[in-house]
Amino acid sequence: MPTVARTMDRRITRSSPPASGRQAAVPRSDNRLPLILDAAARFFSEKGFGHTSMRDIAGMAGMLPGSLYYHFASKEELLVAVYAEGVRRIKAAVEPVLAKGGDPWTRLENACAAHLEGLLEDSTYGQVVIRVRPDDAPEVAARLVALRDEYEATFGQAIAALPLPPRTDRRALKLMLLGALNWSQTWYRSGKDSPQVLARRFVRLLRDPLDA
Amino acid sequence: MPTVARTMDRRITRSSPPASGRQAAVPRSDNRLPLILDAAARFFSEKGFGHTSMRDIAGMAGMLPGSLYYHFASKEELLVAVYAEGVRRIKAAVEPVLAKGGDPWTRLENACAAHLEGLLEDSTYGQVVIRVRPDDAPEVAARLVALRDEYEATFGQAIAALPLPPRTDRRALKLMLLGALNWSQTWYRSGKDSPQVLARRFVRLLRDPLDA
DNA sequence: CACCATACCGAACAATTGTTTGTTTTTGAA
DNA sequence: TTCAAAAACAAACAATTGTTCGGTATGGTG
Repeated sequence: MPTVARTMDRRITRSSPPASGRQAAVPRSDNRLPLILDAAARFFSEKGFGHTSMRDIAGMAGMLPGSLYYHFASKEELLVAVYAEGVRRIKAAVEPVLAKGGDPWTRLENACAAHLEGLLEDSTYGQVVIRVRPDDAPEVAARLVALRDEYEATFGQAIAALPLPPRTDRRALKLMLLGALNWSQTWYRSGKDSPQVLARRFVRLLRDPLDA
Repeated sequence: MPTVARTMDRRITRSSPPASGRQAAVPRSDNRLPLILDAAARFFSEKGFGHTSMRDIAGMAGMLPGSLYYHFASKEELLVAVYAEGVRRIKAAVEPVLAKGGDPWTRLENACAAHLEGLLEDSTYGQVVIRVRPDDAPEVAARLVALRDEYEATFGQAIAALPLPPRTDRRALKLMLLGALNWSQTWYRSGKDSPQVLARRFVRLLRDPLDA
């Protein structure tokens, strides 16, 4: 955190361009903001937040480091934008599954598969949500946590719909399953078991009795 | 990674002092190496590897930044040392549980509890093993992974001993359970449910059938 | 007591970092 | 065609980073 003086009234949040005056603030068609987000997502997901520099991102987007600050007030704000998009995409993959009818257990399994695809294969955005810990960006940590919670609530619906024995701890079940899924980013190797297969295995382990 | 020139023959690994000559290389009683490790473990576990500086560590150990390089050839080598100690401690907590006789399910539950205590409450060393991803230190990533695997093998014994229905995927079971446990570092808040309670809940969810 | 390796100090270096600021180019609407 | 807003450039700044290196005190061994 260089340049010591942060003027008090400084606009710390700027998820969209200034819009300082009263004008319409209409964006231009050659806006490279999507490029920036894509580049940031790619780097954050592969090298993590700390080991990614603004120069890395700018380079991949074909522009200069300082130019990023037209779109984002800080590196951490850029992370928030990527994070939000990541959550949006995972939700977009899981929600249609929940909307469908059918067996609740099957719905849960499909939701897990969609979740896994988001973290493992499909989207670099989704990988960022799991890879980057909120603590890595202290200034915006609270907002990152809020974004995660927002999704976890969605996932919780799949569990709330299950027909479970009375006195089952659904909260523990949610934490356990989500933890197992998210941690898979650590050991998953592309090309071996697919997300669908893994989801099936995990759900089966919960569903079937393991006692002999 | 400053100072561009890394001489070819440079000793990249030095987990213990030089021992350059032929002498006994006997350590001195005022050796502050344990202080360094403690400080490093504390910072790595709280701020992560990337956001911890050698000055942070040296400061807490009451010495100057450069002095750390008498004990470790690099920041990454320091991490390896902390990591190794973390694995050692978790293993030391889990192994006696496995050695005891009794019901395999109870042993698993106790192993999980010991594991959780290592990641959540007891030891900053143990927290580092889970918090810091091998990728964060590319130069030594392979060794960190090896250390993790070494422990996971230990944990696997608890699962191998379970009397399970035939055709049960023990590997998936291990990955699922370990993932759920490790991810708890994300949501765990001290003072609420204890590691023992959490371990009991998780194992119960696996053991009992959830189907109605 | 003499001696040597151990352990640390003190001070710097070179690189990289996130960020700022003034200026220039480009777009789209009037 | 004019012109203000949008978007990016160009160049730097200040701070922090991991690391190096010659010197120095100190503890243990003979």
